[in-house]
Amino acid sequence: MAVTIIDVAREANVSPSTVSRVITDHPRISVKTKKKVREVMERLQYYPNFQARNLAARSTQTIGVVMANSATLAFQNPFFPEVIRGICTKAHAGQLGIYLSTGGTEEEIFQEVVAMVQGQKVDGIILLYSRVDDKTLNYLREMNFPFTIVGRPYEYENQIDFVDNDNRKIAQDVVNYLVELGHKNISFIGGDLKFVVSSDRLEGYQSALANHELTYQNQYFIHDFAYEQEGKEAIRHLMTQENPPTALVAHDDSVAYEIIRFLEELEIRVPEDVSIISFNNHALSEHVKPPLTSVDIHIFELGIKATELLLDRIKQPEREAVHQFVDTTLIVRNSCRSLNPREK
Amino acid sequence: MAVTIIDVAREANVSPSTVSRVITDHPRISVKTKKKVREVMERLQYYPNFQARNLAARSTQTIGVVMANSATLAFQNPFFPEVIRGICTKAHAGQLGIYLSTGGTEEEIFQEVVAMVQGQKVDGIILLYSRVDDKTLNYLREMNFPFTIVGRPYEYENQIDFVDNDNRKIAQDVVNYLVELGHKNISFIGGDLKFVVSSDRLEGYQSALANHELTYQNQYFIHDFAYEQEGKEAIRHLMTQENPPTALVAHDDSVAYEIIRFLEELEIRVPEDVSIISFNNHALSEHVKPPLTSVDIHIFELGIKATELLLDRIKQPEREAVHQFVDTTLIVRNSCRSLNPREK
DNA sequence: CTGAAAGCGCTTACAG
DNA sequence: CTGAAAGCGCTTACAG
Repeated sequence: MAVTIIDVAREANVSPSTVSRVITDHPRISVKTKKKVREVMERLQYYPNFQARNLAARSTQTIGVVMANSATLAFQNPFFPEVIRGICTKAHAGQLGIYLSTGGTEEEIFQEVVAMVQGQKVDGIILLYSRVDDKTLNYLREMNFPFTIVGRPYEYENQIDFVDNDNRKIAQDVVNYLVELGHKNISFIGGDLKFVVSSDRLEGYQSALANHELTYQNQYFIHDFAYEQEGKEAIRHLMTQENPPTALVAHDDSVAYEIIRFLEELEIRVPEDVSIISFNNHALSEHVKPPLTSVDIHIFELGIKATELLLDRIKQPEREAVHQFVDTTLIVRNSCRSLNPREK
Repeated sequence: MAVTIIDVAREANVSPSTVSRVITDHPRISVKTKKKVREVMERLQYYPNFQARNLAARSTQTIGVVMANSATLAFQNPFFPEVIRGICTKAHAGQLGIYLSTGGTEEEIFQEVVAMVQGQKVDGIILLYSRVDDKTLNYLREMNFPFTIVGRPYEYENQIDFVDNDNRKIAQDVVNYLVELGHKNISFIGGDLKFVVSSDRLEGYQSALANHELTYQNQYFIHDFAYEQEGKEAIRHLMTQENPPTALVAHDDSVAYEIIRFLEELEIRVPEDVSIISFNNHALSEHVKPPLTSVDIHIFELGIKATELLLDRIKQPEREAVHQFVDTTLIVRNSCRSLNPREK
């Protein structure tokens, strides 16, 4: 019913092969023939059938994008839309489609990825997270299927393409910044340590403390911060101990917003009573009160670079693994206070 | 190289037709044969080739999702990720894939949609916006291709499937709420009137004013609110006129955040000096200062319902057009103040 | 209940 | 520079 390559060929008095070659702008077709065929294509409103084309050519012209938990929490976090925006931008430039994973659980996502790979739905995959012992990651690696991670892989670092921020370093920078402001009792409110980004930042925090000869104390560390009641209790506990921290490092801006709210209920003021600094610099961090000091991790660029890496890998399946680190910027706003007397 | 239906057939001593029928769980294949074939599929790690399957079956098992401007602004707005989350959830339940548009300009998006339709990349399309005289929309309608809009279409309303909030009504509700609080000078900071959502909300605002016998005044209306310098100037102008409004209705929470910031610079306090109310209830509206009173429009559900409508339409191309309105909830926080003396 | 055959709409060596 | 033919990996009337 739709117009096919055969219709065009008949109408233009050439063979289907020739039409096919005109579509791909094959150099050995005469300009005259190309012109004639293109006119017919235009006139008949011909568009090549995507599936037939890819089946014959053994490619798909689409890349798969896999989130940790698309259907549940992922999109609450501004990180994902922003990386995807980067991916879309680059993909669009290369005429590639984006196929989005939709699974809700780890197992569902794994099954979807297997279907993408085995069913040849996509030419390559971008993983938007990096987790310890990830079945999906291991599968892709074992299949030797083209893929890139946004984040540092837990194992086999030098066999895998990835882009990331230098999370250990930026956590150090953040601690250094607080130390310069005169803080010594610095707490860390971390994320789920199954994610490499969380453990990297924790490591950076710890090593920065060591550099400043501040000892790491377990009671200053909240691991896998929970929202709602549980998180509130953790913050209360943290702030009412004998020697409470004067500064908090939160692993994500939305965690920082929540903490500020809990602190408020405890009548602890930011930054007067406690400073807070965080990572990821969400769009709204300039609008909350107080405006949040945060590390901008250039999420859009992570998406762009990840796509570039993947396209390279698809073209050259055997090239060496490539790692790229994307720069970050500390955005100083008003959530941290100096304890140095001379600056007060 | 990958294992095909032929390999499975040979190994199971049946014909490819039979394997194919086992894949689709055809009722007329004996249980015994099914069992045997499934064992072989399992053993050989067979997965049907997605493209070949769809080419032969003339379907795609994927739906296209089209944003207004994916590569630029769309993802800044929490609306899109949240609808997409709804769409993914529903699509996943039906084993469908999601194909995301990536175009940056209106024309690019149009071309992408034409390629999706003509190239038979998708079985149906969800449009995440509704705009006046939209080329893409008109094309889909003329092609009689299955599609659904999130938003009310500008024309041909009863020929098109869509889901929406009742934007005229919720704008009225918001004005009624302010009037109950004693406000009479109510300003409206609207969006781009090319989008139907913006003009619907403006209409609701106007008719509510009329109901309360308040006259609509042009100097209370800011059309197509701009961020940055231009928006700031507009707000300054609005608030320094002879008879400034005591309440502002903003067409989106992120606009409200921005306005609050401008007001601050003008040393106008919210809600003491002016009240502000808004639509869409973004996740962060409870965290800004003051916490924002906003209408929750149940974005996730818009996504779910839109997908349901589309799946129905794909199954029954000739059924009557269906419209669904998704409920909304006014979330009262602290950005509006009562002017009624008795409540003060 | 199962198989042989045609077909989905392209691409691509091969040949000239 | 162009065409005939085989093939990509499936599905689905048709026949038995």
